[in-house]
Amino acid sequence: MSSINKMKGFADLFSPQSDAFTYMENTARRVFGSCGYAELRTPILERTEIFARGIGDETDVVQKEMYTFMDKGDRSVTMRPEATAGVMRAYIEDARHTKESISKLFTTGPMFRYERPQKGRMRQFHQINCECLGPEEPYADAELILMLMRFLGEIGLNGLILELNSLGCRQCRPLYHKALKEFLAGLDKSALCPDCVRRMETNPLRVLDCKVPGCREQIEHAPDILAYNCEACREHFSVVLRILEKAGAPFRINPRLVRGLDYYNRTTFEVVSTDIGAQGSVAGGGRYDGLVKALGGPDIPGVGFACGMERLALLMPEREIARPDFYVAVLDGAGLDEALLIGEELRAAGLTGEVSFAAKSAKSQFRQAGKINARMCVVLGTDELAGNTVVLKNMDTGEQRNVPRAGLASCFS
RNA sequence: GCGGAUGUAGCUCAGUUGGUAGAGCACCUGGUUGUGGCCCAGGUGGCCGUGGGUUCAAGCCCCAUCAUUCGCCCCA
Repeated sequence: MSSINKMKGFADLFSPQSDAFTYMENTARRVFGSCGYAELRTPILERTEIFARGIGDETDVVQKEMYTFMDKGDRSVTMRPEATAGVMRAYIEDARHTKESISKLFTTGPMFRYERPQKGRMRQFHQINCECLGPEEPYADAELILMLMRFLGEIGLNGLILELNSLGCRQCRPLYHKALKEFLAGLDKSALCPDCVRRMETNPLRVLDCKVPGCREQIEHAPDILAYNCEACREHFSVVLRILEKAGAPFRINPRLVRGLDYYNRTTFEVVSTDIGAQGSVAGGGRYDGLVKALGGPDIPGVGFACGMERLALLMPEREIARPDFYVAVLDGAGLDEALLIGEELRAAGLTGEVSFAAKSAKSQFRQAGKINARMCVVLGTDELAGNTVVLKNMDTGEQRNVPRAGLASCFS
């Protein structure tokens, strides 16, 4: 009978890897909590429409990457490809804006996109998301970004680059769009890569992001999005930059930084690494002032970000695994019951460790104790059973002594 | 959806112009009748991804297929 294996782009995470994920989540809870963010858990399955409307009909994510299917009630449902749309839906449905003027929410969990997997990109991947709904002030943007950088620092990531841009608002963005399209129309198409020729129509902003040298040369003198920002947008962005500077957070402005989802406006940012291959973007976010309204809610502004846990895990330094305090070695089958009870007694005293389930040779028992890297080995053999004692061996020094069975836990200092 | 690479022991990989299937690590046992790591000896473990073809003979050559992986696109 052939065995069944996991689906392409899905992963089983065993101990060292799963520990890294837990550590990230715990750190996120603490760091974000310190800024007043509270956890929100939303469903993995949502009505398809929420994503079509939230992310943008034209985006690749919606057009070809979603896990969408009909459920038994003949409704089109979708496994969430990102978190923000669902969070917005919950925010609106619960009428949060009537309960608090500012909602600081974070969420974590699996997302699903049907793509070709590669390094740092899975079909089921995991994100940590933060959304700050309510404030339109640039201080919210700045606090959010500083909080993100602090979180990244606390999980051990330092050499990351923070890039910032400002995409403008409902008033000024269309002007830039028009200017860019006109500029692109004047270019020599034969000098651009085929992708860019296509993108000129589908998503002109993306042309700015192309890595092909020929294209870079061509777009070098493309209109600058920051120059097209209106007065209010400029003021907003300058406050964000000022705070980051004062806080000593290094960043660089990248006028070519474009985000893939339609809902962003004004401040956008991305945290990138050069160490994990092609998928270098580790976190990204920005302001999305029109999104809540577009999803049928009140006109409430917001800022947020998402970071990809698989990509963070690739960069995280290895952490030491907690070392067990003891291993109970059983040399005589008559001691198996007693060994298990000793284990329970030590654990009740706050220690950690394991107990052998079968009597084996001393050699193999000590080998096992060494293998799990136990601090102490408790030896239970024929002599000890008769004398109501155990041998306690320090696995680092090799020193060992006979101690009474009663009150064993007190021998661990 | 498009390209490139790789599939041989649990893991990492050798495998010569086509001629009996290999190493290291890991695991188990013994050297030490009750003492781990280092050392030594031995052992378990393979339909060489799968199916077809060429050949006296295929891990190796040819075709197909599946899987994995790195890129493109896109995104966290």
